[in-house]
Amino acid sequence: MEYQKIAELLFPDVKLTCEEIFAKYPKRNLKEGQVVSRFAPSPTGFIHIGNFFQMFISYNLTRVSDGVFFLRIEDTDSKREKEGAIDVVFEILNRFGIKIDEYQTLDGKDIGNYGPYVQSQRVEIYKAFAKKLVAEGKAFPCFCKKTEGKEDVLKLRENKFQNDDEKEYDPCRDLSFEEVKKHIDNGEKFAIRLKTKNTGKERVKFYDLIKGEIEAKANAKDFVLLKNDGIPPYAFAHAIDDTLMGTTIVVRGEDYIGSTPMHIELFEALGFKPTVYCHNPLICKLGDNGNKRKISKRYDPEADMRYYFEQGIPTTAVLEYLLGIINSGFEIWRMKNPDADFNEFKFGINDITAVAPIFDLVKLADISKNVISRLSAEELYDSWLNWAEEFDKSLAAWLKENKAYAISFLGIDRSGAKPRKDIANMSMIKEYFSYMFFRPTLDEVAEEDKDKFNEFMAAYQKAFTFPSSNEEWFALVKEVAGGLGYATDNKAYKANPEVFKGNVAKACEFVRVAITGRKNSPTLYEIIKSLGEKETRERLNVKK
RNA sequence: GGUCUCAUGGUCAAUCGGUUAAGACAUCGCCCUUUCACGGCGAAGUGAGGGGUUCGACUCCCCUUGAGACUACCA
Repeated sequence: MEYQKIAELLFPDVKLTCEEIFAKYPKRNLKEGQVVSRFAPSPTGFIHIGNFFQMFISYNLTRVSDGVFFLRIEDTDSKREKEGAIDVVFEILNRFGIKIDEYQTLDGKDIGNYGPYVQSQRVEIYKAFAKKLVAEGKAFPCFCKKTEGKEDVLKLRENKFQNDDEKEYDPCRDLSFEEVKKHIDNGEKFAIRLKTKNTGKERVKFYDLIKGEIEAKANAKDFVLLKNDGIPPYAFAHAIDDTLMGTTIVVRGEDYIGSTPMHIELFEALGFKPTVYCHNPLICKLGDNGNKRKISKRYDPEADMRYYFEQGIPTTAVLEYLLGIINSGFEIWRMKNPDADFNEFKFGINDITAVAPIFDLVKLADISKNVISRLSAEELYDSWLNWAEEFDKSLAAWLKENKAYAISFLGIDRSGAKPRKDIANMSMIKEYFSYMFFRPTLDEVAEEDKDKFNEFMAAYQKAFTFPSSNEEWFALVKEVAGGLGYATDNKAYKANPEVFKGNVAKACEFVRVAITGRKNSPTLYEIIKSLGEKETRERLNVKK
């Protein structure tokens, strides 16, 4: 009775009952095995790769089970919130081609029957459940000033079950109606705390999709259900929303394992059925000391999902890399199905890796190279231009003016069954093909080769006629080289290298450096063709 | 400190008690193309340590060690 009165005193305006709320959220009609899961980001203005990883696991779980994937915005912490942050969430999801079944649109319309899908619009619901818990004596108002930094109060709370003979209780845990009323009449703000029924000795068990059954110490903290601004922190919102919205598997980072016992007790207090969790491993980096550490926004640019846009790494490459981490069977599947869409890959929901992986940018680059190698010259041009329009305006302008030329060099060694694989992202192309824009320098010619280089280039330039085939081009290099004492027979060269100035490979290297400034480049004949006769002749006319 | 999680080569990993311990990336070598690549072939490299259980353990149990995470009116 007393509790009932306190609840009424605390929440005079809350008329909505929990029964009424439940009536609005009917149970989902699911077929056997169908998963309902969600992405629940906080609108902080960026998406961390760890969140994205978690989202992608959720997404795949629902995808392979033909389930429901929804987006819930967790904007309960106004301090961390950033203007326009929700747009960022949608932008990233869209760019990666992640399809959401239920969400709230930017102009506030809920798609789906379990909304609102934005937590700040659900406070009436949270308050109704908080009121119910207070009325049942399972929660209580706390009038302490925020406990951040208040170590004495925190200590007291920690010790509340040890020192009960001293009555060193939590100062607010057992307030009478009159005492509460006094505080309220004083105009004091209050938080709502759970009145834990545990004493610190109990154990709980819960099921985790990745780790199996986990047993841990039960919660014994009177944690906060409603902050003194009336808004719930994560735990309370999670319990209510995921129950109401019919989430069947809660995917979240393994940093939440420690707080799961809190959530278990909360579900119990609320009379909810516990959910299945899937605590995914945290993505790590190798620290300077050689140890793993959580990948962090502060030190690792690749922790922010926008990094991949800035670098121009294909989104499918990122997704495929992540999918390979989630389930290593994907890599094998990919080799067997090189051209299939990754969405066709199916895996069991119990096959998710349990180990925190070190994020491997080199491997990502390899996947990315494969993805890009499958593009036609026109497709590559389009993605490059697309990227440039966002991150390199002057390049974009140049690309539009020189479309045919750009496509001509982007297409080098691209067609055929074995395309080269050396472009890992859009941001590197300009540098990679810098010789298509500018005359190269001759830095790559070694000092000791200087005279040979000059001698060969002089002769070659004089003999040069613009070739009409790769064979013709090569024949001339060979002829000139042979005339100067280079080996035209590789076997002869290998047998007695000291007899010759070098082999034809060396001669090719000279031409390559003269034309491109590098020892590595795509097929020279194709480059010459793109460059045109005039430019080619001028580049051949060099001296180191 | 307490609680929890994890532990196969440099990295990602397969094996769900029976074995020459897959494969991918990276590294190195060879072959192909008398060029660069691509591709093909090959090499090197792993079960943290110690106890059990078992005919037999990388696989199950325990201890140690190491690493990570959590321990807020943040998520």
